Amino acid sequence: MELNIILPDGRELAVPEGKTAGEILKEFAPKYLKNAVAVRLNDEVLDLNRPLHTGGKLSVLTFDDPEGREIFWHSSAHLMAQAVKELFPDAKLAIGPPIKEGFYYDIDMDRTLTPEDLREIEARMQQLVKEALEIIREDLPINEAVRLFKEMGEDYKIEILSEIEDDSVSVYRQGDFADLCRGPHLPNTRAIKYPKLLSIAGAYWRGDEHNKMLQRIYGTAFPKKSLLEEYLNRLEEAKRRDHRKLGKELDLFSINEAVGPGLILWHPKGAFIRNAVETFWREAHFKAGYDLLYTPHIARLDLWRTSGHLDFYRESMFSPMQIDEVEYQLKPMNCPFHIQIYKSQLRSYRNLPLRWAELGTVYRYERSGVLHGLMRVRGFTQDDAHIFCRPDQIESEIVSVLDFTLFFLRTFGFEKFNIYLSTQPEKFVGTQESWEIATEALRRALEKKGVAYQVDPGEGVFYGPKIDIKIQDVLNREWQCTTIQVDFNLPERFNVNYIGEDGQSHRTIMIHRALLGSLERFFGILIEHYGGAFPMWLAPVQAAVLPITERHHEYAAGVAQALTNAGVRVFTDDRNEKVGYKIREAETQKIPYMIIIGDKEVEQDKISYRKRHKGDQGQIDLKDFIVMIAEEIAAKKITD
RNA sequence: GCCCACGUAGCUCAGUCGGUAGAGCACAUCCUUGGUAAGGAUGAGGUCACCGGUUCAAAUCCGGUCGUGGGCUCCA
Repeated sequence: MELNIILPDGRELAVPEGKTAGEILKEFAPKYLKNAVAVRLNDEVLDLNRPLHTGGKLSVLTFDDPEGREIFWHSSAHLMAQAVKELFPDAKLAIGPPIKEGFYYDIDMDRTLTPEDLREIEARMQQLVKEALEIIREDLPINEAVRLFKEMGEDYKIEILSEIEDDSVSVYRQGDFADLCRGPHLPNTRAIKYPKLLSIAGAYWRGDEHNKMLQRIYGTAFPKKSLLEEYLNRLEEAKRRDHRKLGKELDLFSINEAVGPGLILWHPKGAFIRNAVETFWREAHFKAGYDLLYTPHIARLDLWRTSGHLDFYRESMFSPMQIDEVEYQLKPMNCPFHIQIYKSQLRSYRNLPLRWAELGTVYRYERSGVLHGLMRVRGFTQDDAHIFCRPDQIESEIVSVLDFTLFFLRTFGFEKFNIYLSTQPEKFVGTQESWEIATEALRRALEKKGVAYQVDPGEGVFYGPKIDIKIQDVLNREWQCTTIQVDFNLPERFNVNYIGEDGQSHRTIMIHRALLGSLERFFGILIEHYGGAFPMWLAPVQAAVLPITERHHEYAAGVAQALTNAGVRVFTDDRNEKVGYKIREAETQKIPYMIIIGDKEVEQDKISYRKRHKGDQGQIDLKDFIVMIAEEIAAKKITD
């Protein structure tokens, strides 16, 4: 039988059934074969080595396609597994999927792997690449596959097989190695030119902490050296920007063992930045029709019983404390307090919406292993708000929250966002109808804003649907900041109502939202995003005045005073050091402007200034300089 | 919480085979008054995370605790 194939260049031809896509391309369109990792036949992604049994439109997938990369890394995972099995025949393989920037393989073996082992495995991989092993797919009846993996002692594969319901499965072989796999895969190991193993970590079998802990090897691989180098450079850059490192170097914050893990000490410069963020945040909220609240850090345990947190959030809360026979709880959330304020009087539909915001500090028990710098802590301040509104106001409220949060995030220099709409999960409270109304309102709000979003089906919280916004920083890493959640649970539990037009009591809709998320985490994100070089409006020190010798101290003091009077935050470095030394220090401290004062400046009554990262900018009148930077500050300009 | 690694001066890190600690930077004093990323000299700084064990002797070996890092799980 012949198959009708449309080649990537559009030509049509008939080929005998059973030819592989690789063979067809090699014969009729060899230039497409060069970087191909797999092909797409109509909508199906197939191995280049797989015999074709249907005709259709053939296109080529390369490393440049997301799907192509997945295949490439999946094959890389197999290659690593092969190397591991050759070096450690007793190792049992679990799973080895491709991930965002590479792959991992979970392995069960008695010996704990060392970094030296990694180097050896990597070297073995390079060897296998050179051997250019063909990767062959084989379809087996499931019982034969079970026999095969039993022979190989691959217990985990047998467990996986026991859950597969199809009659047959596919096995991929390269050399003496075989792995259970749906595929598709590269045609040959030689394509994996630049493999790189990165780290070893523990991981539970199937991600369940009741299961055995396996050893996970993370790695990546690229077809071109330049791509590997680029990737490694990006890792280096991420290390340079690490907020924990910069936090220390720039004296922004610390975490102290004597104080406790996950608890942040904001040093003067960090506190200054936080204050700048908070001031901006408060003013923006007033303008956007919010009122501000302050609420206590503890409350009677009963409040948390009513809210339900004691049931569904207990493992994240610190233990209660006993005060005068009554138990009190450190707050993990602000909502119950805001609800009590709402309930302090009867509310009319005319008063809604009420938008109440609080920079509320909450404490949550996080397992020790998950703490991470500013990103994951035990005490943090949410830029929280609760909007109490009528059902018909949900949509317009969400639209304004979306506008508001994008305004915030853009002000801080974030331009790329990934937006997710999470819908009803399996376990939920509230009525089906209210879920539909709320989810639709969120959806319409997103559509109205015209922003691209992704639906995460079933990923909503049990108490309502939500919109999450993740930002992408300069290194294209994703960070969760904004969350907007509709809540059917708390209004029910606390009996939160308003009196409608009809004189009847109606259930109030409650929307939780945090825009920056937590001030701690957002600070961490900012440090990494800016690499410690804060824009003028946030920089704790905006300009360093650097006199060259003692003769210039008096003039420098005048300059500093004039700047201070203009509201500029200045540091005068009148130490007994050479100007090069002072510049170096100001640069490493990432101070945006340096003002150098020497004989020339004193004589001509000017200043010389220097921009961080950019060097000498020449002479200028002090008043012109002040106008220039005042503009930069007022515009919250993001410079370098 | 679990797996693995780590914890030495304010910071970054050496410290061999067990014989009670060292560098650079920072800091202090002095010399130097120097024009765009480190001038020189001298000095002060350490219960080697903590607790216990082995040993004549522990930063070093063993056990435990605390903390940190990379992950797993979870999340602002």
